[in-house]
Amino acid sequence: MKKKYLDIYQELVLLIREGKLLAGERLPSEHELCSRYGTSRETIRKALNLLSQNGYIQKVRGKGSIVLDRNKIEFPVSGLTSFKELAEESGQQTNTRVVELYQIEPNQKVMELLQCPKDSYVWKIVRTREMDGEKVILDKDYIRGDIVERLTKTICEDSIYSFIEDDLGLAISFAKKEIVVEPVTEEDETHIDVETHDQVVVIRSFVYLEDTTLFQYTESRHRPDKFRFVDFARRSKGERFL
Amino acid sequence: MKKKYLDIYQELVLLIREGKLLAGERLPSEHELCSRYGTSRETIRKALNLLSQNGYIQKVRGKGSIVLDRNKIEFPVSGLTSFKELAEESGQQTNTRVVELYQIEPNQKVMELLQCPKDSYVWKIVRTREMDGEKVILDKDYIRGDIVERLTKTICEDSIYSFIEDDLGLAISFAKKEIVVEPVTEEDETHIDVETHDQVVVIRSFVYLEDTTLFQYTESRHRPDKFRFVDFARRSKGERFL
DNA sequence: TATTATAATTTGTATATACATGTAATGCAA
DNA sequence: TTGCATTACATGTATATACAAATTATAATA
Repeated sequence: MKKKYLDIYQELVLLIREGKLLAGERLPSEHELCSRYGTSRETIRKALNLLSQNGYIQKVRGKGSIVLDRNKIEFPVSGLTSFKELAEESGQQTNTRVVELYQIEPNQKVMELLQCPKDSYVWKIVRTREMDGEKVILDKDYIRGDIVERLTKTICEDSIYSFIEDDLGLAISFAKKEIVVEPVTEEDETHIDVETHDQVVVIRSFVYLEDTTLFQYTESRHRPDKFRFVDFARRSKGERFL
Repeated sequence: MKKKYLDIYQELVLLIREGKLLAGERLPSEHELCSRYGTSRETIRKALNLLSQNGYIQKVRGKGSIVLDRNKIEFPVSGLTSFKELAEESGQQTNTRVVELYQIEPNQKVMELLQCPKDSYVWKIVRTREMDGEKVILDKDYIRGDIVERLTKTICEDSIYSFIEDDLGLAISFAKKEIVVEPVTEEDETHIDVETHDQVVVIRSFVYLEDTTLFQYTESRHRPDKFRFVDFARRSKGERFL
């Protein structure tokens, strides 16, 4: 199917990112966009709502849609962007090294966490991430083997996400994340250049597919001085009354 | 105006939070909900999309809407929830102490940051947050004086947000946040029970009103062992192709 | 001129309809 | 019973219309 509203959204995103629509300016009115794209107003509104949710514009009733300044404070890393996608965006020199890659036995703590069938297995992947020659991130991934059957070192060095989505055709849908600070472990010291730091920032993620099956648990351990989390958040409509 | 979809959304949220709709179960179909609430399908879909965005349900094409398990991993703090709202939700014993509250001179670094008119002033509020008898958070707020003219110690001890929204009638719309880890400053040591910690988690927030004016800058400094950030994130539709 | 009232513009909400597409149930045939 | 095609049902997309509500522009009035 076409999905006009997605096309329009992406076209407008490009206009903003390329600076052809500047921050503070007003987008053409919905009516104007209708005739320009030859679509109905609801379709335009779907595109504009996406822009709004992702922090590109602010809609103001009676006035119009105002382009926001995305560059002032760098940008969202939120969502489910992977390390690789993120690195590419920021243009940093990065490197991924696969430390471990094997299937772990059933009946372990992680198996329960991932709600696996009893006879299946789980992939354990341990990777270090280098930025500017320093090992600053330790990623420990646990992926359900009954969902992802084949997994190679090369795939892990590239991007697991793009393999899962593009090659396997699985749709990653949402994740629950937790960010905390914890003392460094022996494992951290072995794989990360912790220097004098005695704590690391830990991001624990539970990643779900479209059919709500949990298929991955990830622990991403960052050296604190290299950690940065940027987020764009809207005050949600209904929640504030509860 | 009525805003039926908001009513329906909040009613369904209650059903889920009270356990009358259990995780894994399916919501009634959109068609069913239409006749039950006596509305059109688009209105139902607006309510369901809100549920989806806030992590209550997962919509699966051809099947229906599945209730997600919000309790397994505690819950979002994301968005713009304030310290007070958050504390009340988690049921923790908390206390807010106002350390400083005054108007700062123009032509300071913060004035530029807040893009103030030259002749106006800015409120500076410094507060400590106690949890279970320990001072673990230091909040430094800077608020534009030309937008919020009156501000008292009592208001700051309560909730600035509810004062701004409920009393002043201003609509807080969105925020850009950054989370980093930084060394403890003298100011931190003075106001926080840092104990042996030599670093703090810093959340810098830029808060905007509906008309896109930046009106507040906040630096929230947390003792690392008491810091926790929980987030629910959907893989956004358009972004992954860029 | 300055103020006020009115009209035009713009976004928000609600409804109705049509068709596409994915999933589940049904029934028929081998 | 099994396998396959059909049908029914569910959500996704697109269109059209109507009215509400906020803002801005215009016109009328003092």
